Amino acid sequence: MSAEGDVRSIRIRELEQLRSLGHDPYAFEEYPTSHLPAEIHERFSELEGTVVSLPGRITSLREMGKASFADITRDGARIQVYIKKDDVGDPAWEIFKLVDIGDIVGVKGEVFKTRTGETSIHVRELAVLAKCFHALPLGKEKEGQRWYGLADVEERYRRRYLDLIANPTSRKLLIARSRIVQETRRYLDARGFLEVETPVLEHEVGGAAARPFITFHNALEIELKLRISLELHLKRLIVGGLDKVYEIGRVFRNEGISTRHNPEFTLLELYQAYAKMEDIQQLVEELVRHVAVEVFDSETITVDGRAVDFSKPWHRIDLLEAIERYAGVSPSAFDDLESAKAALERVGISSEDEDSVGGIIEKLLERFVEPELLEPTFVENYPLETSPLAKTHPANPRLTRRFEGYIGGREICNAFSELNDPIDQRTRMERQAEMLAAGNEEANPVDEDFLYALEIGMPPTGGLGIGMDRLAMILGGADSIRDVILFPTLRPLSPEE
RNA sequence: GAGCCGGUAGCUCAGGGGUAGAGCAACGGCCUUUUAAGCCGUGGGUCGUGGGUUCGAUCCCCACCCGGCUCACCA
Repeated sequence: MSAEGDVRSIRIRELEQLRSLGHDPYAFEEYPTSHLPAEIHERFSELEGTVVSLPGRITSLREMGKASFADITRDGARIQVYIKKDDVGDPAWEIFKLVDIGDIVGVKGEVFKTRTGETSIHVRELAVLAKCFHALPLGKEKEGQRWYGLADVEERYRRRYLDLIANPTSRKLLIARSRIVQETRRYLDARGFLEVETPVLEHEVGGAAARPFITFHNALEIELKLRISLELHLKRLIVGGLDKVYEIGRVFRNEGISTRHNPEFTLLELYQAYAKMEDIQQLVEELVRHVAVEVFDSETITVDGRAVDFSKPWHRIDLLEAIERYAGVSPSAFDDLESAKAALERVGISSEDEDSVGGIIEKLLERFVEPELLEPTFVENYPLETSPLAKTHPANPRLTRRFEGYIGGREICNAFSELNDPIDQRTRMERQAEMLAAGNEEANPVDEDFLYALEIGMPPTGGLGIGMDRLAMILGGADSIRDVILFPTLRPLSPEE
């Protein structure tokens, strides 16, 4: 018999013993919480001697014959409880003897300090509300140092509940992610943006370069695809007169998995009619500052060990100038494909698979510029070829009024003045469709209805996309996107596991 | 998809051609203010899976599975 199977059968036996004592844990539907552990610690002087009621999980047990200390963890904080046979009486003591680490219990008793000075609850009443059938991977902790815990990353992602119980840092990070999304909403709502929901299941995808997931609707007998962006639906709403809209929604891209990519992730897109690129830049600066202050209580956040002050405006740099500065390739190299490929080879990158100047520019950006952009920076004026939905730059028809924002060398947003010329848009979509036909699975087909919407007339509009997972990674200090996603995509275990 | 690294007790890890160890957790005993509680004792492992080499494999070889990192991919 394995040790773990042993624990489980022992715990189930204890459950039966509890029931035979007339105490059925699963019969409880509630247990009052008068004060949370954090509150008891904070307000000890005022609560000393008063009776509190607290349910929570047992995370440590120190038994000493006819008395015991245990820790109850609740809401991310722990408090010690002291239980003594003479104080609770024999029946309750019998129940307590069947309590294990991991069980959910409820206690009532008065607040006091032990002689070693630890704020505790002197238990007078005890109830078991749920048994834990397994040994929990709880770490031991002293003076902020941890000895053990759940370190296996695979187990942490597959069994997030154990990770949340065992690792306070995981709990804090995932709560921070939730708060970042919440404060993003609050900021946008306060500025008059309307939150909307648009379809996840689409006939054709668009708005980004990515391969979609494909599924099937039985009743309609049609293939449907999971959206890869929110863009084309939201811009239809701008056409319809909803001047400030946003959606925070899940999008799905059928591509590789890495520390920065999960097949499904949360994207914020917003569109503001009668606003231009610079207005959106200002919005990003204010939004990130708002989130930093509200979630982390500070305008300054440490990103990769470096203090970043979000009260200051972000740096602005022209994309081609940035490439000249960091890669040493002058803008004239991008006059035609041949010289662009030659320039790429010159800096030591194969140009074999490159078929557009825009693609080469973005490759150089990624390789040489992005890692340098530690301070919050907007890179401006992206190539038209790789920006099929952005307005053409008035000074250079090969560029667009598009920018991306970087912090700590990582891209966090993509934004532009939206292309609202239906004829130009049709040309660009047709070019995409040709690429799709030629075998580029990340290109999009022509969206006739979207073009019709533009023909109705879309006001000049500024748009923005922020990967919320990436934002949470950067602000929360996570190395992997999986750390800010509750249940990241993993391969399934074999059936017997 | 490629390369590298990893998978040993419930957890965290060590070990290494003669079929395995520690701490925590668990179980039994002692202990009525402990806190990495302590003391005494006990149990627990198809060493990721399947083949191969060998008298003998957890260890060496091959394949596969799962994960991590890097790269590719990701306008």
